[in-house]
Amino acid sequence: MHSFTEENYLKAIYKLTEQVGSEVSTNAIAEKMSTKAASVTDMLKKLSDKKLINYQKYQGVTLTSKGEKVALSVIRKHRLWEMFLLEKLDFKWDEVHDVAEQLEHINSDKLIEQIDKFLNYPKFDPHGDPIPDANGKIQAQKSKSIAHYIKNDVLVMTGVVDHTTAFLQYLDKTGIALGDEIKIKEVVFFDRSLQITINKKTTVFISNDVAKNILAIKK
Amino acid sequence: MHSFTEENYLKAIYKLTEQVGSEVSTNAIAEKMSTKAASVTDMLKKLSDKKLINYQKYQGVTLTSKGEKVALSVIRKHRLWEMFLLEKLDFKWDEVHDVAEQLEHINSDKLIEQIDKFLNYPKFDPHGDPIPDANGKIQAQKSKSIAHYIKNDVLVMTGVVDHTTAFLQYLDKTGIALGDEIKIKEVVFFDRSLQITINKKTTVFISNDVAKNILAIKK
DNA sequence: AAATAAATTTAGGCTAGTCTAAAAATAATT
DNA sequence: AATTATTTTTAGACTAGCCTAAATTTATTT
Ligand SMILES: [Mn+2]
Ligand SMILES: [Mn+2]
Ligand SMILES: [Mn+2]
Ligand SMILES: [Mn+2]
Repeated sequence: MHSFTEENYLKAIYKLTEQVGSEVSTNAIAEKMSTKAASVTDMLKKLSDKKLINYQKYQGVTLTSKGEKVALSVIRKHRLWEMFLLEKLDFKWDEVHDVAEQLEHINSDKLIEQIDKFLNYPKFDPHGDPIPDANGKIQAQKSKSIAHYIKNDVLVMTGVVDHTTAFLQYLDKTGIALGDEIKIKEVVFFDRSLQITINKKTTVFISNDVAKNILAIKK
Repeated sequence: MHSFTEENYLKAIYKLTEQVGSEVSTNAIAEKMSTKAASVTDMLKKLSDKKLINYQKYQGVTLTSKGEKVALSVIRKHRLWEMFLLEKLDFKWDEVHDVAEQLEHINSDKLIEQIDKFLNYPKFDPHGDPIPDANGKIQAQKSKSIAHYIKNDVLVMTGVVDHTTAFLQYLDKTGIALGDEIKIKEVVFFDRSLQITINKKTTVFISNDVAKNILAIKK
């Protein structure tokens, strides 16, 4: 089918497109893939030949529907495997990503459908990201970062923007987890830092930088 | 760590050594890996440089203890994944191998230890092959093919020699499964074909070719 | 012991994916 | 509009793993 490398490029392009909303640049892909722009150009040619991306020299790229289908399948596998590791094998939410990066490339329709069934068809992964269904359909996400809300808003924590181990462990230590109720007690005018109450119990301070990386919806 | 390809070569060398009991030849490896002798020679040089095999031109190869450790780790992962697919995801014993060929290369100590625990530390895989423990230790196997037994022997089916889908499906159709009691009712002198009774119920005929591929021990 | 056959290695070449350095195109400034 | 800076592509080279064809070594026959 497609090589691991091709799959990773397609996934990177998909995610960058999600972020910027339009064509993604060679440099952005290079950054995301931790590689050099020259290597990206080589790969773009190949993916273009295979009709997986729309590519014209110097003009950036978008995924074709064929390429998007591949990307969504890889993302589906990644998120289902993360859920499996968390739910069935006692991994923590900061441990699942690296292993899922490997498992997402395993090629077996039956395997992934059975994992989905085994987990009882979860809609979101351990970080609150939606899991595409077998047709690539994704549940729409209306969460916003808690930096967008105001004093006295009562929210439900639904996800994170930053997926690094460091950030996830910081949230663990601070006692913020997916599904928690978060009430905005105070917004400090000076630096936009927040005082929030978690599950009506503990109250903590978080910086605006942290707030921007926590997603929530109004309760 | 080691590439998928290196791991597959080491596994092949391990299994061939098991079969022949001494140095394995370039051609034997080429056959097993479905590749050409010249490619094998290239790889043998690389594995030798990495101290994973003992290799001298024209003299065949054996694994070093370092190489054997890698091979056993891959085999452990392969067999645990097969067991996982069978036990948790409703795969049949003739469906597990191909997916396990991919999963055996996933690199995560925690993952494989958790899978082992999740399965309650199985000692044998779906085909009756022993699963090495985390230190590479393997349960000794004293089974012999049922072609070695004689009239009126009462046996327990413990494994297969041939692991192909075709053979496994033939056993399914014939009603022979791991753990079944097999009684040798008759050995046909002319062609060494057998009449056997399965679980004291059904009686079937099998050729000597088939018999050689079914492993069993005396009850 | 020579001759022949079989197994193995070497030589040279190919693709996928990567890199650095240089050239070309596009974007931003003056 | 011209210059400068940035981005992107090309050119050429490298490694891993594979191939075919030819050379070499080892094994088997005569
Ligand atoms: Mn992830
Ligand atoms: Mn990946
Ligand atoms: Mn197998
Ligand atoms: Mn393998």
